[in-house]
Amino acid sequence: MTAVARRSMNLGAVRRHHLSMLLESLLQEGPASRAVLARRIGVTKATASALVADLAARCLIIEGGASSAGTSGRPGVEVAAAGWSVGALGLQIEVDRVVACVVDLAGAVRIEHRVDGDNRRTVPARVLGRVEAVAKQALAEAGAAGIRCVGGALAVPGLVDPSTRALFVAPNLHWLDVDLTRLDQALGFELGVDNEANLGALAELRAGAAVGLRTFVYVSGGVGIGGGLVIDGALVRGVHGFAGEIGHVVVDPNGPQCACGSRGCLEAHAGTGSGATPEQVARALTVALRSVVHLVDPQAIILGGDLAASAEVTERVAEQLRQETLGGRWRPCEVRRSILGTDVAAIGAAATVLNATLADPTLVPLSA
Amino acid sequence: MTAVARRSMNLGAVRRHHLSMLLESLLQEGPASRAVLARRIGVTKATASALVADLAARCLIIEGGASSAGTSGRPGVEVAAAGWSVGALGLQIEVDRVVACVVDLAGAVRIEHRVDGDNRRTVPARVLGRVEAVAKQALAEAGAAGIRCVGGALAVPGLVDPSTRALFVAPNLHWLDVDLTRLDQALGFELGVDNEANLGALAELRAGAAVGLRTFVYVSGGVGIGGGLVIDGALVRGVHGFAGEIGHVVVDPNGPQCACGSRGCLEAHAGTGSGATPEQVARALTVALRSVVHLVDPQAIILGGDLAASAEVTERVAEQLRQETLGGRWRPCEVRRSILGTDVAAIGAAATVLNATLADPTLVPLSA
DNA sequence: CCGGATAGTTCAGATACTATACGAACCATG
DNA sequence: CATGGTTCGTATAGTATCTGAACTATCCGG
Repeated sequence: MTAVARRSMNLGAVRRHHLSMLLESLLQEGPASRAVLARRIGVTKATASALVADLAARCLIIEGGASSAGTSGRPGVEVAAAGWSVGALGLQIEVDRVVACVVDLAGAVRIEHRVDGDNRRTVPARVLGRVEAVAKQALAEAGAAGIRCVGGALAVPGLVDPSTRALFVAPNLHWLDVDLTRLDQALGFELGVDNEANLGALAELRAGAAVGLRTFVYVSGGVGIGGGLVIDGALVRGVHGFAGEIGHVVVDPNGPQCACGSRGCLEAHAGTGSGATPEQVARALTVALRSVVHLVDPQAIILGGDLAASAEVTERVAEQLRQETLGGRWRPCEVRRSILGTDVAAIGAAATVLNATLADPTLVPLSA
Repeated sequence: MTAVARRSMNLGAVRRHHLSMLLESLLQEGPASRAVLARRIGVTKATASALVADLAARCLIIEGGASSAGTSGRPGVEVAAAGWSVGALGLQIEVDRVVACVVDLAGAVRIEHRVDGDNRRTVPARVLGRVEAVAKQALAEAGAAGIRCVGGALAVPGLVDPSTRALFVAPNLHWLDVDLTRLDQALGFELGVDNEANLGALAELRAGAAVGLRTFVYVSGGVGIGGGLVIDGALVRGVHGFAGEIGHVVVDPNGPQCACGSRGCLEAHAGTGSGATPEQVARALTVALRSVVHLVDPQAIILGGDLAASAEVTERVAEQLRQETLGGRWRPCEVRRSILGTDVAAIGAAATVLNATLADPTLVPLSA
């Protein structure tokens, strides 16, 4: 997903980079003619034409009718990203349900399905069967709606190795050592696997309140408080994959003992089970976010999960941060509420696929 | 007719990337033959040969004698990075002195000069004159020692725009709106300019305790407490350039009022003027670093400035972090003491030049 | 209807890579 | 000492991509 920068480049890498830039430009700055695109990404018209032809052969862009009338000279032919007709499948296994969604290139959640049912102590094979069923249904509906799915990924509530796609342990599901590659065959493509914790941030980046931002912090409130850190468009996973644990930022060094071995973690003061009032939650959040803001100086903070429910908390936190941070009065850090629902992890899983596609459009086969 | 191709030659980007990888490989993994280098960076032998020739023409590497005897087959010719014969100039203006140093490609500080003298309320032209003098002396000595300086940079204690190299304000110097480009002419190259706050982290990355690390946090103790965040080899500057302000991470929400508008910042509990005992300093540091570690999950924490003086503080913090963080008992975050002296910012300034050179070796001209 | 302007295509030239072949240098073995 | 095996480095051919300039296509205004 996050491009490994220290790797050998062949000549195709230049092509991939240009294709990526062109596609992102179309998505973020809107449709344009080949000549305009050439100026946007800094290549010649000849190159831009070749790139457009390449992306068109992968069905990632579509050629519109003539346009840009009014100005003198030959009008250009607008090309647009196929934001509506290309998408990715996102899956999510939770304790009491299974979710499938399809997110398109433009970041719209087009299809969303939930199947309730207790997944705890259920044999993995049975649950994976449910996942397969709901995934197939979503794919079928996507096909019917004219969305071509270029891949998919699965979010699991446990410790996984995304490269081998092996699940080591999922405490809440009571699962141990499950091989998740078997879903590939049923779906027809290689299903990515990732931990659900950080996926919320990616979901916000691609389809939520953080679209267009480069650096932001995502905080998801629930029984525990999790989060994700996106710096310069890339998710920070940390050396052991533990980054973004905002729930364990210190709020009060004399606070209650936490399972992490520390005292006064944010989770204990603002988690759903803490019984705190909105004022107290806002206060605790502010104290924790003060540290975060001074550390990474983000463009915005996105509040998700239960924290997104209350406009009051958001307002209070924003105001308090304005008062209590160094650059706060001059250039305050924005505080936004997530607009995504409860299926963030599934959407985030789809976002990993979309990110990969945007970073390297050649992953999409040259189809008819 | 200095006709430098201003056009974005994107094929050259591949070349630059390969040159960069090869040079970094030589520095980090040691000298090697062309064939070994080809395998290391993932290109063919022919390409590796061409890359070696290119770097040699820039005097960035030197060809050693034959070697790798013992094994069967024709022995390769070792090439090594010219770690000791190429360097960069680092300059620093402080309140009561001016510093110049030369750091070589291998990360060794080869030359270091300080000129004491009160720079407050002195007209900038006078101070810049001192800087010029000490810089020229350092460059002359570097030349005498056989070090070719490929560039230089200046660290200033104020708000600057590195792109225009204009100093807006330096509160402690009582400077306002100073143009720093005038030093170029005297030195013979374009002198980079940067704020001193984050440069310590870059110094540690290139020449200090963080050599070889990809993700770490640098904490510098003094009257105030500053720091820097390096994630995946890149310094995180933040949206407004305020990232890394570890001194304002919250230690006690009921602590003393801070100038930043908040309460209980680390700076107030562990700063040099706080009068805290080593135990108290370690305790405050631990509480602050708990938040940091849970947020970015770094490989190591580097304590610099006054904090590097005490082995006791380092030990305590390391032990407490082991106990009080999520992954601490399993994979503890290392705590190291800086091995650089008081001229960190100057060394960091030189490091910016070395980083740029390593990232794009074509910046170094093809010399005889 | 024609000139000016802009869009898109075509073609030659440059560059940097890969793949393969080949000579050079060294070791082991008969 | 001669021969074969192994590895190094270079040379050559082929491929992919970008650039630059020339060319065609299309629209606008007079």
